[in-house]
Amino acid sequence: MPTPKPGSPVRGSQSGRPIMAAFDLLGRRWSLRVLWQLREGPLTFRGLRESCDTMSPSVLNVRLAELREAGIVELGDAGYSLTGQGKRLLNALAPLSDWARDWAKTV
Amino acid sequence: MPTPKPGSPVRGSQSGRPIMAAFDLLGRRWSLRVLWQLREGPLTFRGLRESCDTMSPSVLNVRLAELREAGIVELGDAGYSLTGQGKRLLNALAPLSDWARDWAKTV
DNA sequence: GCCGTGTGCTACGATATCAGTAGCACTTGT
DNA sequence: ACAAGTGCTACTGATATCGTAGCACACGGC
Repeated sequence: MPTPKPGSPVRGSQSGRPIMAAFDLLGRRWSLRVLWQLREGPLTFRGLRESCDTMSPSVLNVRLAELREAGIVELGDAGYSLTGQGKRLLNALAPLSDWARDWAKTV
Repeated sequence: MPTPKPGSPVRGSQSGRPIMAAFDLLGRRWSLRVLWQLREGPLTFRGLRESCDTMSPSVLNVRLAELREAGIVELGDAGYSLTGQGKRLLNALAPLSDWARDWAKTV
């Protein structure tokens, strides 16, 4: 499963529009969750895995490879952390968190 | 595959936190895309399917059932459309579109 | 040297999810 | 009656994900 990139066709869209690449990347299981768990700072592979309900290491590794290739996550001495681009993405998801709280009241 | 709901455990999280239910719901394939395609108004089942690269009708039907149960999408005379809650969700995703444009420059 | 512990990560069989085609049941209009 | 449109389902095969086990390496103590 290739890492989606803006400018290239992705799963479900030939257009190459950036938003479609983002939908493909973030619409894979655990992608959003991994980003979220890194919001407060770096985590090791194992730490990240446990913070995600002991998700499968094989899938975690695939997601991390995709997110690294996309320039959203990087691996340093302290473990995995968000890049500048990753932090901007997390900020862009902040309204989603607000929406979810509002949604919870109505369901 | 149960529809995730805030307040209940979902795939990958037992906490019941609204954001986790949102991650589960939106992390399923085509979910984000379906929302996006409804941003400019109602579409019929077939129209929606064609606007999503002729996605599989079986999956589309499952996604629509989930989004309807979540109160994000509804079916009316003109076809499928966003509810008030769905429009708020779409607004919450607007920063993501901006981010994707920015991301495209750096990748 | 050689343990014990921690790291990132891989292999592989089982399962869940998705894709793709065909077509049904129903309504509307001619 | 017929054609064309609607939402939707059934079915089979492909793909993605899960879950367990464990590898290879680095570090520190002994």
